Amino acid sequence: MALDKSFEPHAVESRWYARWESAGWFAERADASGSAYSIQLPPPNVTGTLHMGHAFQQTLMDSLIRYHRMRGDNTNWVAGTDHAGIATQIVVERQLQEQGKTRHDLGREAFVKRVWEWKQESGATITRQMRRLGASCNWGYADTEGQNAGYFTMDERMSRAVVEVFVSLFEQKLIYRGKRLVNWDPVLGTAVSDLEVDSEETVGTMWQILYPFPDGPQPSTDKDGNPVSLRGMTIATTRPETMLADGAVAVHPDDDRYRHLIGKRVELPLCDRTIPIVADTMVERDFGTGCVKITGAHDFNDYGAALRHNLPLIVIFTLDAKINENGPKQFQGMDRYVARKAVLAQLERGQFLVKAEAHKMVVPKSGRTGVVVEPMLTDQWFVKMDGWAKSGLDAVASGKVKFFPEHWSSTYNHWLENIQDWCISRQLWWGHQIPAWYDEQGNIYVGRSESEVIEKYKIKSKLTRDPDVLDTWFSSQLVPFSSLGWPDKTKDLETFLPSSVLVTGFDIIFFWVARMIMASLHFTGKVPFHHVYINAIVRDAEGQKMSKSKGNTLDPIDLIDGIDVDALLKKSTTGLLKADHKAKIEKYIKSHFPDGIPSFGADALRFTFASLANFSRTLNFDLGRCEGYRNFCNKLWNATRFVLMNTEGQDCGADQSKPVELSIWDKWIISTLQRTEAEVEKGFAEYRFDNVAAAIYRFVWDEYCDWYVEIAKEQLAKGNEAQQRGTRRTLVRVLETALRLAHPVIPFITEELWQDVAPLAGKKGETIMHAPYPKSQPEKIDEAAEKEIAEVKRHLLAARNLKSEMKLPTNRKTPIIFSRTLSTSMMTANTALVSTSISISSEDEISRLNTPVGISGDLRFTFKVEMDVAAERERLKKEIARLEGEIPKAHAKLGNASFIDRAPAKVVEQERARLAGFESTLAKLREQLQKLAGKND
RNA sequence: GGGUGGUUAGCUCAGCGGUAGAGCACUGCCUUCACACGGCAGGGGCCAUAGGUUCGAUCCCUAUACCACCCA
Repeated sequence: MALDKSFEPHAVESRWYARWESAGWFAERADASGSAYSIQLPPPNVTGTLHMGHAFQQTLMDSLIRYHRMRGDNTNWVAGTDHAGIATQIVVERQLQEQGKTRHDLGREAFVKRVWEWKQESGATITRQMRRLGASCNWGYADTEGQNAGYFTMDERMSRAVVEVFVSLFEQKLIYRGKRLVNWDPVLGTAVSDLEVDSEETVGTMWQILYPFPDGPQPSTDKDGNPVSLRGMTIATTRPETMLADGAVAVHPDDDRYRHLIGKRVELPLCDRTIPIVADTMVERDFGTGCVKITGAHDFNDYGAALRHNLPLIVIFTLDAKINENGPKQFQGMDRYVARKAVLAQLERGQFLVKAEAHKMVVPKSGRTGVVVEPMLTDQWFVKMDGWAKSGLDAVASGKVKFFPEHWSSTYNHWLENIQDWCISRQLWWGHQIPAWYDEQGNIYVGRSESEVIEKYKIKSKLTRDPDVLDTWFSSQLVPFSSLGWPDKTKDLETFLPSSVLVTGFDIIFFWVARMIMASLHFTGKVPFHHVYINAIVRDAEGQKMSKSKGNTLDPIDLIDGIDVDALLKKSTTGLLKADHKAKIEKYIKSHFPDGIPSFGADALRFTFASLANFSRTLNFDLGRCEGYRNFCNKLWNATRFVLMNTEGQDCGADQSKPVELSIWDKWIISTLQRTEAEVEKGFAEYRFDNVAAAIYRFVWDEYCDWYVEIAKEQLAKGNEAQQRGTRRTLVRVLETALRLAHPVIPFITEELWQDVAPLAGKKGETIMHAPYPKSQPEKIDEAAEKEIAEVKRHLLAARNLKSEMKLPTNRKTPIIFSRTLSTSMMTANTALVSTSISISSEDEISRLNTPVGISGDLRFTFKVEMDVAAERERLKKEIARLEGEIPKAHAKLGNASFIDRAPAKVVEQERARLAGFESTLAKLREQLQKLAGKND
């Protein structure tokens, strides 16, 4: 088959993916031969579309899976999607909003039904996009929904595990229900966990408010100990509206200004009551006035203090953050920020407001809605974390779970060492409803179903199910074992748990990684995975975070398919939350992508990701790199084209009885291939995908294409039959191996090319996917050949360099004269790359010629052309100057007695050889310059 | 405030005790029969700063500065 002149990815990609998938080649092996190698895909949200972070981590996972599959392992890349409670509920609520409805108009049952419909329709988008990337997920595995998208965290099978876990944790008293202060999102109307709250630094106001003494001014001292008279206690707060719920004011027990006042009461302005002054060491004496209010029900720090001092917890907010009936009548029904203004105005009027100053502070915002989170005293379900945390810490400390890069384990440890109980209930409709029921007296019953509860507890009265659902992460944490069939004791649990490696972002180490480790240990006694590879965060080329409002996001599909600038503009500016971003985005796109994005193809995108996957925390995605690797794919394509042109239908040495002669160059490329294979293996073992990519790139381009293919042309043209056979065999076999070597990273192009190349190399097989992965064979490493070729390359580089310096066309071959006879390998290379004809002459004769002389080691050479004397003088002077700089450095080093004594003999010897080389070359160069001295230009 | 990572060529990053590297960008020459998504050659760096260890430091140690992120 004749290949196109350049690589056009599209046809190749769609054809091969469909073939791989329909052939069932992604599946695990039923016969379970080979050791198990499995990866759990971090299940993307059903609401999601593929972004650069996904594409990056999925490229790495797919490379690992393909690598291990080719090595003969029983691979299972378990995939699925996550029901993503809040995110999904928001998506469907927005759709309702467009129709002017809310979820309450539908009612819970109809709403949930609607979400399911949406999921069936749109939920597989991301899995379709993953296919474009070439991800060889085991789609049919655990595919209960029949969409070839793996499991769904709310499908029947996964839900069963969730209920089982909840019930058993409850029975083990590791889940409890209680009234606690939690982070409350007043817009969503639900509790959220600590992890879902982001702290944002803003400049707010610190107000000082006077709480007067009921019995008149009291004596005190100021900071410097001077006597003063106090009208009351002046507290400092950033949230004046919460004073309506104050239970006390607090001072530090050792604060001389206030110590004598502890135990007295003060009047709470605007409210018809007094509150006590208490002593608590949590108060910072130097901060503000050294006196704070205690609002137990609306502040996390105060909550602890209120419990310590037995203060009443007064709730003054409704669940949508309005003042409730516990607040003074005049403020009731006001939103918290409206109330703040009203309270301040009232305080001002009553002359209670002492001071207001700008104050840098941190505001907690809901990660989902961005609204300021309100600490709210509500009934919630919690998981006890202390015991789990210990087991999680042990798993990493003992090395059962290893982080790559290793330093992430400190982040993990730090969180687990300071963990709080996990609030798992959410006041939403979309999610796993908590399997708990209440009787009419409010007693709680937990069970697998209502009927189980009725039977077990012999309930007579009417039961009501807890309306809350579970935090999405509660089900996600079970994925490593629930996806394998738990709670049944399945064979897959034995085979694929623990999985081999988890590839994920650092942002979910707490949300997910840690919890999976703890939950797996608890329920299966096994860690969920052996390795955790924390991938870098993908940024734009300038290191900026990718965000839709900046317009610097890239869609992986656009990189694969290409997109023109108009379509890109349109796409980036539709559906914006803020219209004023539009101009900024347009500007960014017009300056960064004036011509849109060219189509690079999936392989080039994947190779780019791999080559950028070092151990640093961020990955700056550079289109230039992507273009470079597209070029690499084209190079590989054309090298194959060349090989096919020269081998198809010809004797490639398949017939063992015919003689085959391998040259030093043949042996060298085979040897170099072994080294590359070893490098690639090391790279995969260390998760250094950048090294894997670099090794492949260098081998294919720098060694095979730049040297071997050029030499092969010469060998094919001039060699005898056995030599030609040897060359063809080497060309084909090395290429075939290189294709297999590169397949895990660039699957499409390698499959396409392998189909043509493999038969010539005597390989059979339907797909490269199942061809064995190349393994370095040390016996094929030929150090003598490597050494010889390294020297030949040095000589040739010198010759080419001289040619270029002489301004001879570097591409045109020029007759050359060498000072001594040459090795065959040198002759071949020189004819292939530099010269039309080669003659051998003595050094003296060369020197007598009126031409620039090149020196490489002990070899001198010159081109048979007219010389430009002035240019040659310049060239020699420049080279002499370089050596004159190097020589004193080497002398100094060798003149240092300690260096000679202490440095390893090898290093000293090397340094001596270097110096000797410099000196002899310098002498020759000077001699040349000398000869030119008398000559006119 | 606590922690983690970073600072190497114009850009993005490797390297890591013993002659500073890659890709992209740049300069010159070249449409040659695999590839102009190409070939050949070249220019470009006091490896953040200051100390220390060492025969020798970009690399190890200690400070400092700056950048980024995480936690409170």
